[in-house]
Amino acid sequence: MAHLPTVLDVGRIAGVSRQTVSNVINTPDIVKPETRERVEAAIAQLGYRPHASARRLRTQKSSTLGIRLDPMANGISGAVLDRFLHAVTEQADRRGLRVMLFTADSPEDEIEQFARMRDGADVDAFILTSTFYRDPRTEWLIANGVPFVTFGRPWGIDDMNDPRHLWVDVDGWSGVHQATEHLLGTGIRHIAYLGWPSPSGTGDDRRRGWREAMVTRSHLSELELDALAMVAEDGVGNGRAAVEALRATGTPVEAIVCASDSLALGAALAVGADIPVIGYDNTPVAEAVGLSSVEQPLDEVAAGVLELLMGPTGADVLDRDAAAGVPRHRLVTPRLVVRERSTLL
Amino acid sequence: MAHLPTVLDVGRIAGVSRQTVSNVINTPDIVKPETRERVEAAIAQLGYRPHASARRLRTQKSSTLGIRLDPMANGISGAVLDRFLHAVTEQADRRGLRVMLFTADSPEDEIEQFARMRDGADVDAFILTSTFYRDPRTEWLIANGVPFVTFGRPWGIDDMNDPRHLWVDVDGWSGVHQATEHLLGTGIRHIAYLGWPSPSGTGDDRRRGWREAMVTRSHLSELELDALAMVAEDGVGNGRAAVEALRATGTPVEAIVCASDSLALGAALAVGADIPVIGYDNTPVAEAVGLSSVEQPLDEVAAGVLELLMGPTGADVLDRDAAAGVPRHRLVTPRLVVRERSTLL
DNA sequence: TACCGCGATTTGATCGATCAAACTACGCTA
DNA sequence: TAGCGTAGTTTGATCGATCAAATCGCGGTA
Repeated sequence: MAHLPTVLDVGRIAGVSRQTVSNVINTPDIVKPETRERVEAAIAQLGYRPHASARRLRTQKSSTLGIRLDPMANGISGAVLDRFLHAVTEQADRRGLRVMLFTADSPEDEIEQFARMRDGADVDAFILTSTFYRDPRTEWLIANGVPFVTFGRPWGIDDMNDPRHLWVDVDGWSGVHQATEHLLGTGIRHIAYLGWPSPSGTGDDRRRGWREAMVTRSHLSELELDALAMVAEDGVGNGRAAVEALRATGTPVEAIVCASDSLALGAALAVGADIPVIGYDNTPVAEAVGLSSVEQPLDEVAAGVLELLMGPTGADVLDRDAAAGVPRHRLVTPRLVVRERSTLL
Repeated sequence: MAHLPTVLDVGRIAGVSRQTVSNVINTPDIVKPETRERVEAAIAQLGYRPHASARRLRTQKSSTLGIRLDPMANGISGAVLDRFLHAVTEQADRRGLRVMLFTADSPEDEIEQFARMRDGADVDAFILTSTFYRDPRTEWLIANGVPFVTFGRPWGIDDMNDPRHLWVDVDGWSGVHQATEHLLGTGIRHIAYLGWPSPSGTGDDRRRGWREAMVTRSHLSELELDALAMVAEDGVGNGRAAVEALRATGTPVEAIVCASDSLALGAALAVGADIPVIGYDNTPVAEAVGLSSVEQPLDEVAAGVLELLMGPTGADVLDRDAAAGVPRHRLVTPRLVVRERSTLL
């Protein structure tokens, strides 16, 4: 195979040295315009492209982000992470970054992978798609000075504002609040909520969105609200069972807001087409069966992740010092997608 | 930041030269056992890991596979590609390979990306998740000697057995055949098929699976079979409409086999719980609503992809010559997952 | 004793780029 | 005219590993 052109080849053709070629690519301003044009022509003529590994070796940057591909991303809501992955890859492409995947069996294994990829100069930064209180992974990353951003707030007390922990999240409170408000706006008052058991950072946040909307506008008593608050582990079957159990008590239910599309589908199956049900995540399932749902703006999340990592326009991962002026986290607002369910389910 | 250990550091501690350290890592057999142990101890002590970019620069291999993340992977069946991605990443990890993502707007753009990543020595090989007749991408890859494997057969006449085009695919014929056989086994004879419009390599293949099973065992006439063969673009609504149209004609229908879970969900919504419906892809939706479906063994597909690319156990992408004895393609058999739908839908 | 052969290890060169320092040419000033 | 600053460019060194060739050590043979 004829060897690919290098800076030297380009320089030879343009009649300049290798470094000048390098300058044309990396710091065009310091090159005299007419020289630059000659070099650019040579680059085009040869179809030259910088050798990524060589550059990485020299600069000690990889222009690559690492994301763990969650093994349990199955289930009805797994698609959210996949859509996020799409969004991140597109945004990263736009900035000249690559996305590299890896898998891990456990948090410890994942840390092992962090170490491996960091040491191999394989990646500049990591994106984590979920974290939990006292997550050993974020602690390790912080301790070892490896840049990272999480999609999802760290729900621990102190963590949330730790300036070393960058995060982007979707405002679940707002999403569920919007959904509830939307239903309240149709004149309905007995709106039930079907969510996950406590404690769950995300789950509790969403539940509060419903509760606070209801307290403000439903004019129901605390007791009545408690009765309308259902709890179930995620899953279609669980959701259906919970709703059937609630209805068996005779509590009036005019609509149901859910913490996920899985639960919402279960709820919809339990109540039929008469009672509005709103899910969360706007998964393909919701679309398929015509279920209203809260859509997470994953493009925005992805853009936010990269912005926290590299600044508004940068093409390099900021180190901690350079990141002084940049905000440490971002909360994006989801959007309610209203659908007519009657035609399908 | 204290610099990471290099082969030189390891050698210094073990009292050997850098090359011996390299040998311990790459060709342990040629190193005297006691020396090897000393070096290994030093490696462990320092927590040394080879610098990936340096190695890549020298060896001109990246140990990385490129996969395009399909932008239109939405919809109910998009999950299949995502599960495939999981499987590939896991299998690749097992062989010490990484998976790198990229996006592209068009086949031309994708070729541009191929060129960029190949020239940058970013990836050793590509995995394509779908191809079509006279696909410019595979033609480019072949012409430029870039290794690749496709998930999905090239349906063109000559392409299928082109030894330069490696592929792995799932035997859709068999999947639908199994589904039809299963229904026939329950004593039912009027089994309809709901599939995509022709021509479609994959779609026509699946349709044949149904037809041939029916011809063999249903004892229905060609005319009756034609009447039971429905055509619809993919989508829940389309599926539902097609089934409703068929039933409106009065044609007796005792069961429906479908080319996708989307169509199957539409069919199920049209016929209710009385008539068995079998989908394809075994997506989360099928599981959620309790729909039988044909499951693609994506782990097997992923394993096959890597095997074609690197041989049964290799850790390096085979070049064309080294791949002499290795088979050029593999067809894996899907599996029917039978579910009781009545409880949910 | 001198030399060969061979396993084990070391040294020199290299992959392709970028950093840092040195050099050139040229205009300006004293 | 010598000296100086500066924009533009070149040369030398380096990143961390591996390849290729040279060297070392040592038992065996004539």
